[in-house]
Amino acid sequence: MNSLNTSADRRSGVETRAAIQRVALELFTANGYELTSMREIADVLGIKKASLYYHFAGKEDILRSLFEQRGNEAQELLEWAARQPQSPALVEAAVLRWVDSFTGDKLRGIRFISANPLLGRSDIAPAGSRIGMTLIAIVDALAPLLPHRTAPAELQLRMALLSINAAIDAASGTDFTDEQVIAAAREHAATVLAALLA
Amino acid sequence: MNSLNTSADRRSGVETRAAIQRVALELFTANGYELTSMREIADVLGIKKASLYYHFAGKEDILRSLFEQRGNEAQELLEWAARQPQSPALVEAAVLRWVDSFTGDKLRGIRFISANPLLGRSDIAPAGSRIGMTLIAIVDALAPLLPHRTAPAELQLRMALLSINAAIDAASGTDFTDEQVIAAAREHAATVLAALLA
DNA sequence: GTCTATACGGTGATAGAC
DNA sequence: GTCTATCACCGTATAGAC
Repeated sequence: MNSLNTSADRRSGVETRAAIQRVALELFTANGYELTSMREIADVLGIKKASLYYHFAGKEDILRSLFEQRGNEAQELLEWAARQPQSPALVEAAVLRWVDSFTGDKLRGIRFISANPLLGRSDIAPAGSRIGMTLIAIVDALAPLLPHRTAPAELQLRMALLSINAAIDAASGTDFTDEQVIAAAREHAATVLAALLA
Repeated sequence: MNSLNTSADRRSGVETRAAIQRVALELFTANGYELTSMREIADVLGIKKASLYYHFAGKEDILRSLFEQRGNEAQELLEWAARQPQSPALVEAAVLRWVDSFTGDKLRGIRFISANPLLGRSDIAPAGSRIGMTLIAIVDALAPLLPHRTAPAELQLRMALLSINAAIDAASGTDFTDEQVIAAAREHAATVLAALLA
């Protein structure tokens, strides 16, 4: 694909580990975790696959490291929300804060999850970063603040929280820039929430 | 999982083929296409994996048959839209029609695609059912009718069209019923479009 | 139509030289 | 740290009896 590897790049210890993670994330996102072989990752890096096992215990270990390296934005959001006055307006603020927390380079993480949705439910992912679990915790915290707490409303709240994911899915295969995707996600979340809080 | 297989079910020729498709769709959706082996499919059906090759040329052939068996709702929508008066109101009508076209048992297809997003882009899928392609065609037909045809608006239109997909993703891992998911998708699409057409 | 038996390839992973 | 060589395993797929 693009320049994951520069011409003659000798890497030092920790750099190699990071390089492996970069390449793996890229390939896992483009072709899927299962279809990406250790050999492919090594090839892109210009090394032999056995060398990967010096840096990681195995393929699953690389995957795990990718999950662990992404900050736990869910926990941060929950702690922040707990400190705010508990009003319906907090719902909108929290959701927008959540959307914004996946801005910029964090987008790569969402793209990865979007391409490998079943991995999020697997037991490989650390408890904290299981998609389902984090969403449930956030919804549990915010749903009580909704004017009418109904099942449909709760589902819509979940959809609002997943605005970035939805925007990325909608933009997949197109030429939209990251900035446009983020802008669309923000606006999308805002309109959905406006209707929800009305 | 649930009763894909009934106690002593002797199946006749064509029924077996359909049964294989049913089981494959179920397993592909639950565990992913790559992780589902021919042996698993056979096991659920209570037959040996070699027998599968009497009905299908191979695993990819099963997959292809699943893509082919879903009707081409995109083509139908495009033809319908072409016959309607070309006004901004058509955008909303078309999107809602699109969402409704995946109601009921068609939901299984969306769940399958949601669980295996990369398959939609693969060259295994028939040209007609490649997610990206069909969405592009529909957006191309509807975007000119938008009051302000901007890049963000086009992205939001794509998101509105993907309301069912988003609703399913949002409901994954929860106890929401199909009816609730569909209702949420409908309402979601309506609010997004209202904002878009304002 | 379904079975048993088997071929064949690619995968993740390890051992050990350098 | 990276290499070569090798392993066991499991996947898809085929051959041929019944």
